[in-house]
Amino acid sequence: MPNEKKPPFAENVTADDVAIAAGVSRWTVNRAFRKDASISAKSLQKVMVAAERLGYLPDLGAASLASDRSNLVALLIDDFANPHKLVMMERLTRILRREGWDILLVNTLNRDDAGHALLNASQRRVDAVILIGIQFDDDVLETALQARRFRKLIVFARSSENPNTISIAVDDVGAMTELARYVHQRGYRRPLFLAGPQSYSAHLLRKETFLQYWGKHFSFQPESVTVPAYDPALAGTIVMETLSRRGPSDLPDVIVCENDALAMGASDVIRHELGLEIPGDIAITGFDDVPQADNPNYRLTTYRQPLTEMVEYLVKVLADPEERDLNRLFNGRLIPRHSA
Amino acid sequence: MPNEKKPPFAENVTADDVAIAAGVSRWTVNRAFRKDASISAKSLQKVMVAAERLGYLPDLGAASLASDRSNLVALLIDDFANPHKLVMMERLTRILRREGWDILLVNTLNRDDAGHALLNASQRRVDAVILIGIQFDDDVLETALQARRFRKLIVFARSSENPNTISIAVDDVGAMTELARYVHQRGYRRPLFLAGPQSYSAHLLRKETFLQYWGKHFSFQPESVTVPAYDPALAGTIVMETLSRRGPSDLPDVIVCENDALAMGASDVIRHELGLEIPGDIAITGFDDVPQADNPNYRLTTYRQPLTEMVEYLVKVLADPEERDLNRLFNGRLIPRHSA
DNA sequence: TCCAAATTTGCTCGCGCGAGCAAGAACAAT
DNA sequence: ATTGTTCTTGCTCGCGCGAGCAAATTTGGA
Repeated sequence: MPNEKKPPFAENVTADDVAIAAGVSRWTVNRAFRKDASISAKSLQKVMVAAERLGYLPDLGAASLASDRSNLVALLIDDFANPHKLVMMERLTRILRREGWDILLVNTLNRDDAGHALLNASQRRVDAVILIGIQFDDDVLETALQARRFRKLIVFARSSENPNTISIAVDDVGAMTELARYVHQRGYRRPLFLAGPQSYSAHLLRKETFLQYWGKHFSFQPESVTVPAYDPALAGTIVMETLSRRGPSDLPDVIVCENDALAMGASDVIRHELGLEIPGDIAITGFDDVPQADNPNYRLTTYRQPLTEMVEYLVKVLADPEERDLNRLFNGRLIPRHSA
Repeated sequence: MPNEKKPPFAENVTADDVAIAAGVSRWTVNRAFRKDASISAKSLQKVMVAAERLGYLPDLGAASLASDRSNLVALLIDDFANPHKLVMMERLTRILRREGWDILLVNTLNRDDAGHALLNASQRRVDAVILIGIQFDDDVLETALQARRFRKLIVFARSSENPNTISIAVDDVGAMTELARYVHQRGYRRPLFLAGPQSYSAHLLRKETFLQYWGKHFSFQPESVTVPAYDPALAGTIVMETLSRRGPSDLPDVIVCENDALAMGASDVIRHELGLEIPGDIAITGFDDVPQADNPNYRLTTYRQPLTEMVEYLVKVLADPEERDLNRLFNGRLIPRHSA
């Protein structure tokens, strides 16, 4: 072959090649790369030397075909406008990789797409599916659970009442009670609640908790407004509409927001479009403690979810072979800042 | 079995099951799910009905083992503090999925980890690796290209001079020349350049371009300061240090930033810590046009990369079987706003 | 030194699918 | 009806590895 080109990519080195080079059988080679396997120190050494020299690494795809465990999880995410997603992804990808899990990232475009996204993921023999977002109706979940090829369906950072689902979330009732009490004790008396989109399968109890708290202490329920996405810009628009409608004589003294994305949007229009002061004219609280919450433009009083702890627990759930109740709620921490 | 439990998950329906149900052979079933395959309308119909009833979907893992094409790409990302990453990920995941590509998301922790991350990805038989970030030295790339099991190594949103790499990026020279000319024509004369971390394999020519433009028109090179990560908070700290060092009599009249993440950090400290006005006292320009750039706190003059167009091109690159020069530069658009 | 127990190694078989070919069916033209 | 052509179907073999068992080897105690 006079016209031979450098191959487009190195042809696969397989365990067989290493076996020949190391003078052992193929199975010994593969065993050398499995931590549970029984192998003598001498063989291990021989295999590793040969593998290093040939540039061999086990093919995880083939392994998962043979063993029906893939060490792959699908991460289904929607709602990329919410900056908290970036934080969650960073934490999840970092910790899961450290623990040996690979991640298949699926962007769930919208509610109608959720079912397809789920099926899509199951075609890759994932061990588990992690849902981060809002677009999972109960019927989508049920369909997925019927046809699924994965063992665990984990709803992350939301609580879910679907019995076939494992939910890992912050205790919204406790957290929002703490926030409500804080708002109450700081003397605010005319709150407005800014809520995000609701889903039928995964719940955020923040709104209900806040309204009930207020109802109990003041025998009236504050107005609550819904934003159809966790998008700061959209939240801003809706807050403007609401406040304009109510007029300057009927402004709230605090806007309690379901999360920081909404709170930042509200804050922007209050300061820049209405020219009001935070917290002097209207105070604001958020939820999540995204990095921007500490930004001098916001100084947002918010509630920090123990994300690392939650992801560490997620790792345990993934590894857990048993069939038992793995749902769990976590407690976070109120972060008082300047905004309320 | 009196004590039978509901199975933890549905046992796999394979093409064989569907074949029996549909009265055809297994290969016909699999052919029904491949768009290129030759199959009669009648068989297709029979297979699809049976598949639907049994809930069958082809196993892509097994398919990639047999065909050595996986329709899987690895996305290696570092630098989760930069909000532009979220935008890129949204665009990439949405468009790639639409085109039938699945994504393996790998968080490249740091420069030392980059090689491991790359090897990690190749164990999953990915068709291509997409690099979004900064932590890829030439030697890491070379190692990866040696041992790789993937066909294409794509550097996205950076240009690279490594000949074995395909880079899809914005034309930094053109873009920054446009920005420099804008700054020049608006009358700014004492610029400071705020640069991000440099990498040895993937280049951002923004700093060089700006400094050269200024050198050519004013025969002096403005100071430039480096921030070791695209982190707004870190950028703020460094800008504070720099401006304090230079003192109030020697402030720049414009800070030209390598991207919006740096620009936002600079903006925050200038307004909130130094109490100066933007653009009155110091103007600011960014790059990327992240969603927050349009936020009333920033109103950042910046440069918008044609992300969608770039990702559409990336899809073409992935599908391209030929060995040819696929590198490409794109032109974006200057977005003038209030900050400069 | 010898034998039983413990450890390590090799092997058969199969995971679910695709490449590529051979056999079969359908169709048109003579 | 016959032949050649095209389309469709079935099949052999193998992708790289793991489960689980059998054979080989090592270990330790009497």
